[in-house]
Amino acid sequence: MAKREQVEGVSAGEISDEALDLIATRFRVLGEPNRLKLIRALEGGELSVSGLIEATGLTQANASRHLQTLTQSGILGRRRDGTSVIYHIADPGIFRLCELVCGSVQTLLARHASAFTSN
Amino acid sequence: MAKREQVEGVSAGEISDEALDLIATRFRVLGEPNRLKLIRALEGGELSVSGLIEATGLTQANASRHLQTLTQSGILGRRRDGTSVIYHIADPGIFRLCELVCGSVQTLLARHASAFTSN
DNA sequence: CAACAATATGCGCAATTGCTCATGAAAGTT
DNA sequence: AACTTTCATGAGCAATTGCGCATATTGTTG
Repeated sequence: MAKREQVEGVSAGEISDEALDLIATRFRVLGEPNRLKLIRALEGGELSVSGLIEATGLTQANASRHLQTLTQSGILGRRRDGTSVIYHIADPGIFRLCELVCGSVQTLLARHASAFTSN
Repeated sequence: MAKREQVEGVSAGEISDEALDLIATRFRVLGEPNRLKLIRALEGGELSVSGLIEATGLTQANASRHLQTLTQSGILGRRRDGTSVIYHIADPGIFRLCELVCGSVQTLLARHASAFTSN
């Protein structure tokens, strides 16, 4: 165990600590390149696991695990079709999220870049 | 080493893989409850490290590390004032991000809740 | 400069995570 | 029922991460 923080001085917050945990979990699920790859592959529409494997280059086992993570967190949805399982994006809000992060990252990169050129 | 994926079948993507890595990193930085706590504490305005410690209940060393992470990723900014260091939110886009995630989490929770009540 | 206050950091540890390999489980085909 | 295809999962491993403790660093004050 490596967690032992004071449980004091909380107060003043619109968001409870449990909510914070949920939000953090959400972010953490999205904080994995291969999972983002899977999401990106599903932007164009639903795909089977093998389709996703082909699109992303991931290992079958690895893809399956990430897909499980994404599905459990409500980001993706699944549907059976014969022997294959078809995944789709269940929470379109993801797109706006990624857009926002893209924006932030770009401005960040721009700032870093200008640190080389200007000054 | 535990990373060895095919580097094939990429194609078809508006977002490059490097960009995906950056975005993932961004998400991962936000995927930590204590870091979100720090951000939340800074919503009302800038605070020194000791102020943040008091507001969040984090250990000094721990807070310092998380603040470093947040600053390096461009989310927070720092400023010296005598012996203390004042942190502030440098990327306001964070707020919209959190709002969005809040929304997603809420609908997710609602769905889970309805799984108990309705059926 | 000495002493002090505020913050950062090296180090080691325990927990988590992402991966591969092998195997299990579900559905379709003959 | 045996076989195949498609996907999920248990086991083990290496890397990462979050933490506390102690210590270094930086700035202030006497």
